[in-house]
Amino acid sequence: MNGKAIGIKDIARLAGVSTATVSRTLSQPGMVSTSTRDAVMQAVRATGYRVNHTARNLRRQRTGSIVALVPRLANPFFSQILSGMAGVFSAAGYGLLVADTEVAPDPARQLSHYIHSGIADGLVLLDARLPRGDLCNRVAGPPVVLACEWMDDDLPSITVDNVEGAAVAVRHFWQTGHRRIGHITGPAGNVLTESRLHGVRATLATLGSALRDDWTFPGDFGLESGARAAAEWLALKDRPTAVFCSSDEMACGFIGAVQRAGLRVPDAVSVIGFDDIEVSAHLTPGLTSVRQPRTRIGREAGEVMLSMIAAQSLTAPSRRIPLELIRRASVAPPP
Amino acid sequence: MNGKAIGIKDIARLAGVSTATVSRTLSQPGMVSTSTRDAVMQAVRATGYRVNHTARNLRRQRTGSIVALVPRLANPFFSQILSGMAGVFSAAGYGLLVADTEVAPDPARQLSHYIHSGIADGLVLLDARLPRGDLCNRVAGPPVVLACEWMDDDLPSITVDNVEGAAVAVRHFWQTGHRRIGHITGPAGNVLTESRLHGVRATLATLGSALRDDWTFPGDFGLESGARAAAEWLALKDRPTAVFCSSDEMACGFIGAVQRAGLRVPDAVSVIGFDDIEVSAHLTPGLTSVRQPRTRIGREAGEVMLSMIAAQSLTAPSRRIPLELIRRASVAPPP
DNA sequence: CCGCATGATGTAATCGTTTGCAAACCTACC
DNA sequence: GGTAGGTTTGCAAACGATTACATCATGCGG
Repeated sequence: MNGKAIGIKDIARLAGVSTATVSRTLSQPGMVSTSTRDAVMQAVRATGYRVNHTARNLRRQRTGSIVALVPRLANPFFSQILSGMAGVFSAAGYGLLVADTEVAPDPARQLSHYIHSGIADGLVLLDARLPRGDLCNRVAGPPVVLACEWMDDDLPSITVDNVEGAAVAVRHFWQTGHRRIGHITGPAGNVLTESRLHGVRATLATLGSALRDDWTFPGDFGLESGARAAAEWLALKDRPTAVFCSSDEMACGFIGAVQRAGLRVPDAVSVIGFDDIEVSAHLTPGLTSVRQPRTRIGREAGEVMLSMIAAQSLTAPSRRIPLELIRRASVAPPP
Repeated sequence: MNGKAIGIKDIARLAGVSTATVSRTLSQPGMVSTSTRDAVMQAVRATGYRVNHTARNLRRQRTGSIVALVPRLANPFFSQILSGMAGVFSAAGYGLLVADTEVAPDPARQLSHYIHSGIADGLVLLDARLPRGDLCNRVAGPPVVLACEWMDDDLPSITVDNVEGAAVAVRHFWQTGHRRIGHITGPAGNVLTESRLHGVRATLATLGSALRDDWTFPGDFGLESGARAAAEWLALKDRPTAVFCSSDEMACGFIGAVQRAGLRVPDAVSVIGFDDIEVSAHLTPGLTSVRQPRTRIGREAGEVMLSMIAAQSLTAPSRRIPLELIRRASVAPPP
């Protein structure tokens, strides 16, 4: 590192071999004889040589990194998924590039950009709202994997059974005695929103009930929207006694606003969230929630991605990760 | 994208110019005449050509990405800083690589690896606990910037005045009437822990008081450690009436555990946190907290990094970001 | 002792750009 | 018309690795 960066040539000269041999020693050690290998490794250690990844990647026609497109990096829900992926990728020699689709100047073009720019060897989408135009029926370009969300196309995805998650929540309310059940949805058009909403409706139907429109509050997965839903709920003459929230953040915002209005959870209203983010266990009351194993989702998404890259395939089987209802104190029998 | 990737050569042939001219048209448009520029751009549009970043980076002797080393990616505190940085970087044509120092197999070697491997053009550390051996007195390698934390060395850092932050919290307690003030610390050895602890001690001293040892609870910035501190607090015969927590997560864990034990905040104990993470406003009660502007910290860290890269310098002036006390309902006069 | 398979190494082309240098061109002024 | 000065352009050499192909021993069966 003193004057000039040392390269494979310097090692070759030092070890008295050709650059080809040095390269082989480094990438396919089995191909060179023990003696030369030792000589090369000796020279490598002596000089502190490091391969130039850019050059290697250029020659190998790859980039060495995988990009994750996250709807909102600031959302704690995603960071743990990223964490799981980062571990898998770095072990395989790939770096994880993150990009926030929310802060991007032109989100609509962002996906297309990453697909075509050749900046990454793979693309993990945590946001299915992106325009899918470029994704269907591709024959070239980097593989794409979806985590949590999914698209109608045949893109591989790592998801939980969101319909079942909603069903579990609703049944838990029902078994606890609730018959008046409301729902705070995610953003309109989102697949998670739709399937959870559908889960609620279908489950209530099996139970001989139905989801009332005035008990369906629109949200966007964020804290504030939960608080807004609480305002709506408070304004109702005829309130549901239980509210299933499509995200823990919204549940948190909902509970906070309800309690700030002087009512208690679960006395006045029972609440179930979705995700089981870390803070949920520490809220007052502790939040009952449908847990998504986030680290695992990230890890499996990473694995699927690596397998696709290895197989040079644009498709792979999707995976479904099991859910679990975590019971805490935010659910109690209705008054 | 059909048969073979198109390169600068194809554009050159199509536009009837040399590859040099194509390259110049793309990177220094002012250098070529309007007519040839048009011809080249025409060919570019016609073919859908995209530059190969790997090749460009190789030639330009850079990597095009900057890595952020995060102590715990899953911590919501960091994700917003990353978000701020990612914005600045992507605007400047750099990608943000993230690495979790907690899940890494050998965190001690990780920093050294990123410094020497030449994988990134710059390094942002959100974790000053890393071994600093390689960082001092360097004459080569990528620039390093610290965000939030800092080291004794002359590395540039973007920080808040943690001593003052603690002072503000303590004075707020004092003005509200509290004379019995406790503190939950961060992990031992951490610079934030130390300076906030020092801020508490120094401020109490100016007020003619002192921080009692049995009112100083060890934490690690995490939720669970706040809950553990609450257990200690509950077990005390002689309790402080106010507790300043070195992170919002700990405050959240503390409040949750206290309330789960049947006591109310702020009736039984007033609490102030540090960071003002998003959820703090929605807790019951709303958490009074010393706000760190996280997006701004990330943004400024990014700017400093870019300026160092541009100037090819390993040093830059540090920056200090102002704090703000956000008053909510977790502080009330003592019983 | 010859021929051939096997294994280890070297030579040189290649990956797709950028850029120093020199040539070509143009303008304008004497 | 010649020349100086300024733009535009092209040629070809990097950048630092990988790898197809050629080469050269070596060993072994016949």
